[in-house]
Amino acid sequence: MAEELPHRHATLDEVAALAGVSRSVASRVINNAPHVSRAKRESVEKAIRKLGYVPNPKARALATRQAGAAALVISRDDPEVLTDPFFGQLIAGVAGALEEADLHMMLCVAATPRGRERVEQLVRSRAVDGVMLTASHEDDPLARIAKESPLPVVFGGRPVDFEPRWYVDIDNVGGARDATEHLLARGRTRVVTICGPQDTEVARSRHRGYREAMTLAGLTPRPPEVGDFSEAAGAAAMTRLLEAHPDLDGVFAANDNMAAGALRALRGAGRSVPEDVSVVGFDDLAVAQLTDPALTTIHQPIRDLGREMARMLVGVVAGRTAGPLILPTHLVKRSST
Amino acid sequence: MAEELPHRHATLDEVAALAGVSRSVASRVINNAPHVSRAKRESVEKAIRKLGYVPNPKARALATRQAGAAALVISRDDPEVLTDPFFGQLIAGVAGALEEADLHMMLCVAATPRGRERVEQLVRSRAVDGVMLTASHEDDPLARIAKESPLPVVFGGRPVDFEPRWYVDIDNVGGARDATEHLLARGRTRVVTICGPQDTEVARSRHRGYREAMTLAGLTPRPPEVGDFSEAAGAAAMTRLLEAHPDLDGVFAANDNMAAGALRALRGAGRSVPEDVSVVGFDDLAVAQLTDPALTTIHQPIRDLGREMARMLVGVVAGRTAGPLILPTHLVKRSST
DNA sequence: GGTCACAATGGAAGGGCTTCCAGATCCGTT
DNA sequence: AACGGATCTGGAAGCCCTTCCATTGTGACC
Repeated sequence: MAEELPHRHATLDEVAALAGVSRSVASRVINNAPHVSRAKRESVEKAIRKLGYVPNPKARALATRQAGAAALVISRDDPEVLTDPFFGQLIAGVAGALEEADLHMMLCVAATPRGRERVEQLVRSRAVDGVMLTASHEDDPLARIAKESPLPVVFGGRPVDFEPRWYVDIDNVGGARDATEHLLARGRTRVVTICGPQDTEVARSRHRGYREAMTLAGLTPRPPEVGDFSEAAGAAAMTRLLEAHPDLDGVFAANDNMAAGALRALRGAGRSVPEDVSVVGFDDLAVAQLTDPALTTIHQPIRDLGREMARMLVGVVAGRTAGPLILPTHLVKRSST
Repeated sequence: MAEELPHRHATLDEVAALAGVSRSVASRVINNAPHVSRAKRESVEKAIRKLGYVPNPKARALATRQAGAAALVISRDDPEVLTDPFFGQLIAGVAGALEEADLHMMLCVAATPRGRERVEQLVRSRAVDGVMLTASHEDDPLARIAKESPLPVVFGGRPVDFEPRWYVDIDNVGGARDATEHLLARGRTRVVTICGPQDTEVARSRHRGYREAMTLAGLTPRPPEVGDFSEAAGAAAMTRLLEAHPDLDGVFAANDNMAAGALRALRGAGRSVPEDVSVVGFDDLAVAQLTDPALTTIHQPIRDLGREMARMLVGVVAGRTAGPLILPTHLVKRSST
């Protein structure tokens, strides 16, 4: 019974006709709905096979008002973001969870004005059942649209300027606290930090974690130096810190790139790591394994982040309630501490 | 005239009613079609604004038989593939080109049987206007389905077992030839190669490029050693090559990972690079800049690959004809030659 | 044997849009 | 003033499915 793929699609009507039933019955068979006798069910199934019938998802979407798809929106001006392996892992997580729910994934890169407009259109036209919004920055117009839309929107990472109804985030505060406490546990007491840009929630949270750990240990947090998350900025910040605190013996950098820069600057200043100074990063990017010495850092479960975002969205779409979800991080001990 | 986003969507009928025209006219205005008087056009536009009307893409798709979307299918058993920065760049290229054509991107990861089934469903149900198929391996069932489908399918990379109607590929032969000729140009004459698995077109082509360059220079290509594209395999292959050809002075490895392994094996054998032996890789992955010495390699324009795949698909969907496209590579000179 | 509850069935009404087509309008020509 | 032609216009027929509802059929139970 090897069927050709017919160029013209069979319709449900044709299936029903061939099976000698009404379209309603055929539809019920397709959707595995009750109220179909065993005999008719089989006869419809046979007709489906014979005609190579595949339901038309557009017609179905129109009738059910469900798109059968969710959008993953990457909202960032820089089209290069995707090069970051972060997104590969995030996408992998999202893909897996959407597959479980049998939803398709629409991937939207909102890097240009045109791209952002398209996303807005997508949301307003309800071409998808829900949206996962990530990499959103402060004053992101998409965040506003998403916030106002009746469509379920799950945020990846808590936005800096409001608390969305649904979001999944990494435990930045806890991770930073762990990192700092790790430094303290190794006997470091003059611990400083290199922060990220203060208009990002990530940077703020990680800074908060540092302060909490210091205060908890009865130490006074030292004023941070700020960088833009780049290696160069990390090196520059480290240099400034060495001037301000020549006695420092521990550094918590808000991400691995800056930590790598800090290592470079420390070496340049003649301090040896981890003998004189211990350094901890955050993110556990590939670079963390390639620095010399290899970087102790906070690993974040990016793939889980994607998975949980998708699961949360699926839940909300299905009418289940859900609250924010914060995923735990863990420290990866390498040679820089 | 700040409109609320109404929870219930306005329909074209309502727009038409408000504007005092028929639905046909309203539709023509939406689609920028001719045969609408200036007055009615404006009145419809006003109604659209007033109602905050956004066309329902599902209804439109049903009526036009166009999905307004293309699928990028990543067909690989390993769900980890996405972690490879390769895909980030590919996706970025595809996203940009689809945006130009105002098509949405459906991203399908066909890593599990379930995933593959979903892709098949997608293709057969014509839920998208076309497909870009990448990372497809030999005997990939999806490749077969794609081949038989009436839907336009653009392959990323030429499959090993047949020549698809539409595909975009990197010039693997030319790149490998350039790599080998670069070695020869630097005075190396006893040049060997480390191949990839011979069931991939990439590996075959790169091996062919090596042989062509050797033959063209009047030299006899030496029998290759084969690895699975991993660093460890590269090191092992290099060790075997050193035994078989103790006099070798140049190595072309079919990818950077294996080249990195080769460098390690060479150092282990006491040969210095590039003094005793020159090494060239292929891919220009991040690792190429991190090896010691930094690796001379063939850069491939992955983002362009994505862009051109999408453009080709858009063209085919629009009814334009197109043939295969081979993108040029270029050699990046570093310290290993 | 008569009721009742419930399963099975098919007709019909949508869901919201595009597009064909026939008829109405308008213009410039002769 | 009549006419050919192009330009508008709206009615209606799709596109293909889901789902409500009224109708019919079935078995259980008293």
